[in-house]
Amino acid sequence: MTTALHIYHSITRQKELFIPETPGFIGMYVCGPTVYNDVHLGNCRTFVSFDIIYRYLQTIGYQVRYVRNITDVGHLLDDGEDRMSKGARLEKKEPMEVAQKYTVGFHNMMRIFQTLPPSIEPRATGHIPEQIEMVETILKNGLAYIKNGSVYFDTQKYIDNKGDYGVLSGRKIDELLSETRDNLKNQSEKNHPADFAIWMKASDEHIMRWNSPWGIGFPGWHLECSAMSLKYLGEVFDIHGGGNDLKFPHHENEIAQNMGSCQCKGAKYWLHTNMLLLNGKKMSKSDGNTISPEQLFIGNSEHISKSYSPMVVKFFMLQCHYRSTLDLTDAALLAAEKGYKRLMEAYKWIQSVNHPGTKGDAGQDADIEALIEAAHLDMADDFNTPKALSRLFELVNKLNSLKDKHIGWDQISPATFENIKQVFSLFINDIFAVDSDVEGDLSGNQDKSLLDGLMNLIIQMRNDARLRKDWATADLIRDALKENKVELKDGKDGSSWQVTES
RNA sequence: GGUCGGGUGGCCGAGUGGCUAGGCAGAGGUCUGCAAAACCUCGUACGACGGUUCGAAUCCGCCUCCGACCUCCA
Repeated sequence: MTTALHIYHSITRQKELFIPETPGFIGMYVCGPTVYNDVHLGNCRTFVSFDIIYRYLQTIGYQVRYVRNITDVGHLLDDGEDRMSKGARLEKKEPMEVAQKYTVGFHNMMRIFQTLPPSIEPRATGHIPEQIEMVETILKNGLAYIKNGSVYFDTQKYIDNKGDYGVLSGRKIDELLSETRDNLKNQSEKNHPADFAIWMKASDEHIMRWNSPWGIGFPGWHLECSAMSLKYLGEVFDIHGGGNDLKFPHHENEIAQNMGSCQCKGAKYWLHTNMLLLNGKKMSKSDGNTISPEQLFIGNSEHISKSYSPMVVKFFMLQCHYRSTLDLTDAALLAAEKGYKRLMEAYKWIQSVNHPGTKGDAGQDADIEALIEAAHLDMADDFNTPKALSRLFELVNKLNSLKDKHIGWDQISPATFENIKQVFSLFINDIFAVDSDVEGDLSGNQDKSLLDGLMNLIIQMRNDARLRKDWATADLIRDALKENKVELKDGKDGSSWQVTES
């Protein structure tokens, strides 16, 4: 932990030196998915980004408690996506059934993207008492009022007391006033249009409902994150993350709730990931500009020409900084796929090779050590994955030169070579976690030795043919293998092979 | 209309007051029986217009285009 970590804080809008509340420990909260629908690719980008951050913080020595919630209340209205049947009781889907289905799907997708599970994954419905308690505290502090069984946060009073509503989003409360839509529910109940519900009275049709001091209802949309981060991370914790689109009103309200209840600001650093676009536009189901992770993986979409493996998609995401919008296009994915393969081939090569000599060359060693150092510094500079990747590619260049004997073994010392090995392993396995796709990796299981043996035999037979200058046989073998998705490459040290995808 | 963030070479994308990533594609070359891969070389970009400066694509102003948010939203 020698390098100073700088992260971009959304409130101050600049990079700041990161100082954890407790040395050596980090509390991180990320707003999780609402499980009423299949995971959206954009969600995946956000959670992949925070997974990289989580992994990176651990590799530099922090003990991290990563809390990511599951939102299973608040948006589950019965006119939602899953259209609860109006028929018999058994035909209706229990809200929990819906939530369970999509939670499982979400977890699956996270596994496919090789993300680590968070330390704690609390559900909003599992924390109703905590939320009620928080509402009570806010009421007690005089920053909320009750209207017809609902409780609203009093933004006016909050501003009079503290005056910082809008720090995150830059909104001015007076401007919010003029833009109010009259079709908003219960708008007339509010004292001020900027006020928001922290407890909602349940109408008769509303299927999720709990008893509370204010009658039957359900918690407000923004309350769960305040209550759960407080419970698991305390009044002050280090990092709060989420998608850019949650800044307002969700995060803004969260801050207000925290301040309004325990007078604590919650997160010290707010991080926001930027949006994933499809062909330059926001993904939207209504106008067909959308693609699901599954469609991407099986190539079933008008927007792409072929399928892309999860790791290619992940690599594609890592080539862009988390704070930038990323435009997903077929051409960009194609380019990412090739780059990914190149990186991984170099990685596999270095894993399988040991330095044969003892000497090195000061010039090359210094070059390489500088690249390695730079890659670490890039990550410490607001998690700059694209820049760190660029260093890795420069190392790939060195490795390929070494492989092709343009650089001699006597020019790179064993220690430096070992360092390259380590940095590749660190980034590709531990930080980026793009080492292999979950399925379809033929060389990854116990069949490997059998396959290796067979391939060695075939390669040997072909080499005999080549020595006899029997090109017809040699080419026949190579072509036949290619038909079976095995690609042969004749290098200076003999032939190598790999299984090709699709 | 308001808030915020952007417009970088053929494409994707970093970055930055002077040293100007990386990937993909393209051109030429090396290697190779051929192929593939790899390696070497090349392109010299920062929306428009003003301004600040010895010097800006990087700072300021204005214009323009794009995106997100302002309503559940990663």
